Amino acid sequence: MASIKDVAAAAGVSVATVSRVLNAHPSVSADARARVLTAVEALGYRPNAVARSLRTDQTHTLGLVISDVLNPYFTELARSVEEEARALGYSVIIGNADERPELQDHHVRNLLDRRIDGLLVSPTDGGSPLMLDAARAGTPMVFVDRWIPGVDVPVVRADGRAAVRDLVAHLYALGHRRLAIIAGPAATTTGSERVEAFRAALAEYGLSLPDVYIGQGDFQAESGRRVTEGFLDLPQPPEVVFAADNLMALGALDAVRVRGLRVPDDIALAAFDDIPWFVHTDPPITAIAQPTGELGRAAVRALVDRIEGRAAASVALSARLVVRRSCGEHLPRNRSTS
Amino acid sequence: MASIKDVAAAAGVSVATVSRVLNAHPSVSADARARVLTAVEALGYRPNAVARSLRTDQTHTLGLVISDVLNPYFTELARSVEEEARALGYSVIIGNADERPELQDHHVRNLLDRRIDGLLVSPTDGGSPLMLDAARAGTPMVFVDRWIPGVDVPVVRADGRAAVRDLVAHLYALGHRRLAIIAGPAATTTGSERVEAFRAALAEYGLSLPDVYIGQGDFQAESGRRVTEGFLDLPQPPEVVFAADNLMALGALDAVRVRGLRVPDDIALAAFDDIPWFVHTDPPITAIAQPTGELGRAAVRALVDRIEGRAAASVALSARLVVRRSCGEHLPRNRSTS
DNA sequence: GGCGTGGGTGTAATCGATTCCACGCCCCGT
DNA sequence: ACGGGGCGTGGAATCGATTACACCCACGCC
Repeated sequence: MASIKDVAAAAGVSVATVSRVLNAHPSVSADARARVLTAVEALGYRPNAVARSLRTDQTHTLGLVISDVLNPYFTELARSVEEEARALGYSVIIGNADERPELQDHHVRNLLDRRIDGLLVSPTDGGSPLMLDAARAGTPMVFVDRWIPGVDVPVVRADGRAAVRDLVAHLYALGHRRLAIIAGPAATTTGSERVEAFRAALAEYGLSLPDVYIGQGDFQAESGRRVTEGFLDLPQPPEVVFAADNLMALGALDAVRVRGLRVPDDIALAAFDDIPWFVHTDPPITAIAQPTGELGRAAVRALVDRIEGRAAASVALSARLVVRRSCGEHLPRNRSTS
Repeated sequence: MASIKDVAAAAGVSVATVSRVLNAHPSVSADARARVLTAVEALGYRPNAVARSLRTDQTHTLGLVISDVLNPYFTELARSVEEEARALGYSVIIGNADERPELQDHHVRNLLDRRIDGLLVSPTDGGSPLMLDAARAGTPMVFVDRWIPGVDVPVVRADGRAAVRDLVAHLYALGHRRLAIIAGPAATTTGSERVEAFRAALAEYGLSLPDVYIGQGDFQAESGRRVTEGFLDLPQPPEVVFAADNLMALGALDAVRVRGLRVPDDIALAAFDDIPWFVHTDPPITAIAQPTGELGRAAVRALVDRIEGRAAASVALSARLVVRRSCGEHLPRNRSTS
């Protein structure tokens, strides 16, 4: 593969001049520029990004470590992150932590070794020493969706409290009184916050959230199934199951179906995180939709701000309730389509 | 960030010795090794992968350019690719082409500039000059799922012909005679091959595939919707719609539902590419399942073989039919669950 | 006419690693 | 006792870029 030296030789100039042409430095004669450009063309020369990065100490690359690529929410997040990054002249390397802290660490370490310019993380746990060190060492970093309390890193997330309140209002209006939740891991902020938001909303309606109605999930489908089976085995099963993410909702739907029960007639179901598939499930699932694309874009903008020396602020966008048919219907034609 | 020089200084040895310790070179005294290791520990030193890559001309990184990350099939493929690559000591950088040739080129160029060790591609089109040049220039490359004819690059793919034949047998047994297909872009191999396999299977049953029953889609949901509407508007609509990928099947399902029709009673639906969500749709969708994970792993192994100087062969695994309820039922309890 | 100015250019240092080569030393065989 | 063969080590070249610095030359001004 041709290097800058080959181009210099072919153009009859020094490597410095070639570099200047390539980097649009003003002090180059029209003649030299033309000769360099034809040499570049003739040799099919492309600058070696590795060498450039070593010299400039910039990779123009962002690292994105997400909890689970197979979760459509994170897939969409990853996509919007890459889009915005590309628009700003950065590439993205994605690391999939699979909800496993040690895998998360593996990716963080790998990305750091590659000297990425900044790191976008949706932490799987309460924060490994590695990540805390990186943050403290000044690696530009932004948390997205989930975050680690007590670390001085901007957070870009959706605030679901209002939407959860709307959901509880909806459920209450449908006559439901015994509401249960499948929670995410307590080590994640989204795991604990959603339970708290749910509890607070229930309180507004004079309802409580007994411990037996809080199932411990791990954001994966299998745990949704397991927890739901537990709920169904209770002497007094809940009337509604609210899953703290879309995969657990899917597991719940499975568990209900395996028992030969029907949603929403026998038990209602709602989920946090709306995904395109929820329109097509049987029945379509009522969900709380995050502005996922906007979240990803805002996170990239915040990170690039930090990288390029500007101040970066935390962002909280709001989620909204999308009513479908999985909790029952009060009005004949009530369902939303989005 | 500490460099190898800092470690050398702290350990009281030369950089050469530090490098030898780090690379497990035998000729290092136990004493020197110990001093280096404590210095590494004390400084929290991590080798700079950029510098290392420049020197060794290896990045231990694979590029993966896929057609559409939002398609669960490719998401799963990407995941399995990353897993296998990690097991073999490589990282993966994913580029999402979004079915757009120019975006595909952008990613290929970017990956090449980063001097990735090898490239895994599921081409969006018939092959840009850029990609052909790269292949000709000797960049280790493997095609996965889709490929470009006439290029000397190993292909790892699923052969769906037998499964398509099984599908047609299933449909025929259910009494369906007018079968239509939503094809993918003709520029992709999967786009044209699936139509041909379908046509051949129909022929075995004495059925033909008239042009009006071949809709031109682009592997995205919206095109599935559009084509299906066209089918439904025909004087004699088909009894079955076979979508060449899962997203177009989803669009088709939508189109049917919008008309107030029901699957499978009014029209049957089947899809190429099985995904977890098909179990949960209304009705569960009969699909042809590719061994996606195995495909991704085999592709990585083939690519790494090429990179490390071994011979790499093409691989064709076989897809299989998964019968659910979207085409109707002959036996009371016929549906598979997987 | 001399000198300052600034544009165009090349030389060389530099980034952080790897690795070839040479050197010193110890040990062993003869 | 001396030569040879490792072994352990450091010096320095190298990968492919960027960029500070010096230099040359033409031009303009006084």
